[in-house]
Amino acid sequence: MTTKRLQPRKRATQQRAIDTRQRLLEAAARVFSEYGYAAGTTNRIAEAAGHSIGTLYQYFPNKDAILVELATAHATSGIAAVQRQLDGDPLPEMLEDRLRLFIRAAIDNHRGDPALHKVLFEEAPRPPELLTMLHAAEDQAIDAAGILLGGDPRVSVRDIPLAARMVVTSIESLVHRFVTHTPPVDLDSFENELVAMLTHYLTGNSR
Amino acid sequence: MTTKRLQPRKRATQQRAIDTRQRLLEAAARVFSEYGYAAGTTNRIAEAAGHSIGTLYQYFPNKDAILVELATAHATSGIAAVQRQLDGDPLPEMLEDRLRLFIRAAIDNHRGDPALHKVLFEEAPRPPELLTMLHAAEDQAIDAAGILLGGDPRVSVRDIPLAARMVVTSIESLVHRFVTHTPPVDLDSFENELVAMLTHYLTGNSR
DNA sequence: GACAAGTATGAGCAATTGCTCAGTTTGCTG
DNA sequence: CAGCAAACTGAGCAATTGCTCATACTTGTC
Repeated sequence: MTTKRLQPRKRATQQRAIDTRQRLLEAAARVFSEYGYAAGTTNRIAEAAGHSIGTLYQYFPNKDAILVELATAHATSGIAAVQRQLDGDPLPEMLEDRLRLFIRAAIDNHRGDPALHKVLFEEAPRPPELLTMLHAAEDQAIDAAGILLGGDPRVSVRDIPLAARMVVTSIESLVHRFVTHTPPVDLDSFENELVAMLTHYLTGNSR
Repeated sequence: MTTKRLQPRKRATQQRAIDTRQRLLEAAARVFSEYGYAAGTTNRIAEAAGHSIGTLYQYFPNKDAILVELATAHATSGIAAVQRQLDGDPLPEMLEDRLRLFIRAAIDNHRGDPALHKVLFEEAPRPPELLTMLHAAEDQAIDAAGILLGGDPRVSVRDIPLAARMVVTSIESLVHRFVTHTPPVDLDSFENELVAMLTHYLTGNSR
């Protein structure tokens, strides 16, 4: 059985090495985004970074590790954006405005490089460790949403945990779909519409 | 330049050949579903079907053609399910019940083999011809939804085409997400919730 | 039974890929 | 400058993959 190396053989310490590592990561983002995962070969990534293939394997133990690092960075930035809203200024009064805050954060987090995002979260085979991390992040978001919804008297929906899951999943899925949609759609209109949809869902009392 | 064969070298005429082709397709579904696209090698597919690799290439010009045929079959069955609702018995009176009809059709169309669906529509590289077909199918669904929504006095949303896109995309995306979710979620509750969300979105008049 | 057309086989080719490692270059430190 | 570790190189190995083709078996027809 072939044991898979998990650690790079070198940790960059000098500034030159740190730069090299960074250039490799950026090149990987570009190559994955343009060629997809399978055709985004490590040789191509190294070439795009202006380095040899050997250098790439000094800093990344294998191809998957590069993908995991890119995906983790994206997820982390998403979590950070949401956390920033929760920690910072007091949340707006209106439920509608609160939803808009989170929806806008999600859109911003996708807008950077939709093609890369598509590769990272759809096409590429995600190693179990990464999947675990992503699920945990989602569950965390759902829990937080549940607390926010549960404490809001304007929320008239019955099953709060389910509603929290609906809201978080809707934002994630629809933002992903609309941002990666070709031809591009008007994201401002979409934002308004998604805010309206979730507001009506959460506060609507007909039935 | 290598020209890519587009037609299989033989069209099955005898019953035995038709069976073989069918067994290869079913094996491909199983293998793709279990191993994913990249690791779902043609040799593995042939082996799973109990045939030699040469036989596979008698009936399919290349690996992509197998994927396209599976994806097309899935999309076709989805379109057919919706069309059956539109052509058959008169649609229910209530907007809510109409939505439920389509949502249920979507869920049923995914329930068969979620893992395969994930491979076909997320992981695998989809050839342009297939993408074109899928986009056309979606646009067609959006148009149909637009007509249905436009003629309904209970629909209070302003931008009908945008609302139609929201509804169709929501059903597609969320059904996909919830059906492929691990651990499994209660699909009946989800169905109720999605019906409620879209109903409130379309008929809600606050703002 | 004989012939042809249809069907099935599978060893192996050509191409690609992830990755190694022996050797070279760079730049910090005394 | 000398010495040396860190950083970098890239030819090429081992493994895998999609696919071919010469050969052999099956089936229907007369």
